[in-house]
Amino acid sequence: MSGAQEEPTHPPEDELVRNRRENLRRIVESGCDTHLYKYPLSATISGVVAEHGGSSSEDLQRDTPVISTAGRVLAQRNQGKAGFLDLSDGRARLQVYVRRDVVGEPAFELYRRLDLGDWVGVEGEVFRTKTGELSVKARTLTFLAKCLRPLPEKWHGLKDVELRYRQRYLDLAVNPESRAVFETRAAIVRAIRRFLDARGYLEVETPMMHSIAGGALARPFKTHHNALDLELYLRVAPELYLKRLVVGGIEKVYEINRNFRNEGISTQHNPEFTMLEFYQAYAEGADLMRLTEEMLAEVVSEVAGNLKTPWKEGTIDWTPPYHRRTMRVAVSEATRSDGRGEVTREEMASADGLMAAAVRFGVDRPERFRGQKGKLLAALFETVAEAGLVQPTFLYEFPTEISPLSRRSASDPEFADRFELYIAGMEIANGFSELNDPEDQAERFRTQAQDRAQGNLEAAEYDADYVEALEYGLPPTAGEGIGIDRLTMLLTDRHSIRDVILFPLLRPR
RNA sequence: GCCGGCGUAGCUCAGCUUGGUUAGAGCAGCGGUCUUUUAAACCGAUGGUCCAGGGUUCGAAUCCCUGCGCCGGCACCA
Repeated sequence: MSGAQEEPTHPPEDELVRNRRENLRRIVESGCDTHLYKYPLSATISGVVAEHGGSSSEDLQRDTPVISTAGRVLAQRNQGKAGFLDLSDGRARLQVYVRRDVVGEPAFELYRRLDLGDWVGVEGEVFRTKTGELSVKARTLTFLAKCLRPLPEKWHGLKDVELRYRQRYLDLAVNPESRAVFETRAAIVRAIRRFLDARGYLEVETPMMHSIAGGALARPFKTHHNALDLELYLRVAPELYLKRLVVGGIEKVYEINRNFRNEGISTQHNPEFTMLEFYQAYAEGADLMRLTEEMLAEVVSEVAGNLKTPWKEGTIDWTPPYHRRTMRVAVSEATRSDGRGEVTREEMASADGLMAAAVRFGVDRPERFRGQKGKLLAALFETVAEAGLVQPTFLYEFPTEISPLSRRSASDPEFADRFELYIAGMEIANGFSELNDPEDQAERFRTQAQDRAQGNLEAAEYDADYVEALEYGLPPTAGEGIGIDRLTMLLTDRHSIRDVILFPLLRPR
């Protein structure tokens, strides 16, 4: 052990690393250039597999393709004066057949000194071995980079979830299904952009650093700007800036970007997460429900090739139209055949009735919400109905009390023209007709400010600058946010948000 | 934040219930045989801070306590 010279945070060199350094030394000694700047590829490994994967041995003999490609060595099977490498580009694997009498002694010495994880380039003929494996018969083998540390095991891969998150590069190197998750994630974002761009939405970027953290009820992260000596917050939502842009006349606008919320971490929550938010002038909530169905159907069929996708033991059917339930109907339905007795519409009409129902169905600490009908109803919904909404379901008629930025419903001001989309028991989207009355908005901010003064750190601060923007006139507008991480979870059948975020937040080691 | 589970070789895992030689296996690595193998095969020799610290005991990977990390659930939230 080399001990004292090592940086304390760096794992010490053990015998396995020494062996690999020795192999590198021998490669250098054999005259191999270990500092190449580039390597010319005629195709990637997955490209070669895609192009020739369907070709028979006879096809390849008749018209022998010669290719050059490169990747990471993931397996080596020696046969004395010949041998096989499995090369990976993270998406596909390709076998390389190396014969000493073909590549010559110097290159074969390189072959002998390769370790799993090394990067090499290969140039040669595509053929099939007698067991039918698509392979490249190396004419030349080129060293590209050394892997000085041992890679996780070839057969079981890397399973330790902590290592998969902390050292995602290892996960990606050996677990192709992990790479596929992030390919899918990118395809989802691409499909959403294409959908919105085609309909005339303008993609924008608004500030991540806010002097007032608004647009959602959440605790923000604090930071500080030195030159301006300014306390700033990482944004919890882009909402108020996007609506300022609608005031400015951008009738259709969207942003796909990160939000930051200083709250708990769970399988569905990461402190930074990605949201699509979009706004459309002259539209109401119901228009966005229809648009959302259309968008998700298009995104899903593009990404999955099918409108039915697997989720846990079952299937999610993304075929529109989606179910639609008011929050109160969802609560009634969920409690209808429950021995504790259905929560009726009459019960939900009064704070006392809601409190009784909350107690009856075991809402956690219901006294927190005493006298607050909206919060009681929402808590009741979350307790009895949320987890049961597996197939895509729009929930609508939200209490105005918990919707400080939404417009009141025309028929009943106690409720807002707001909806949320639930899939697999998770909230995927949240949309509403935007409050565009500056007086009402000012009043809602005042209510939130009171709430905040009473210690609710999630309540909003009064945003005078935003109220001023509304005074210049926000046309009737509907807006919506869709959680990209959760959508990715659904389409990859991953049950933790950390599996769809490349580097989820963990405590530093 | 609370409750529960887990932490053994580079990786994947046994062993812990019921304390008892020097802690095991597979893969990887090392030395050898092998020119169409594919979890290649075969022969040989290796590799350990049993998460950390403390306690109980003649004796602790194993039992107890504390701490750290991760996972799951709850709370908060999207």
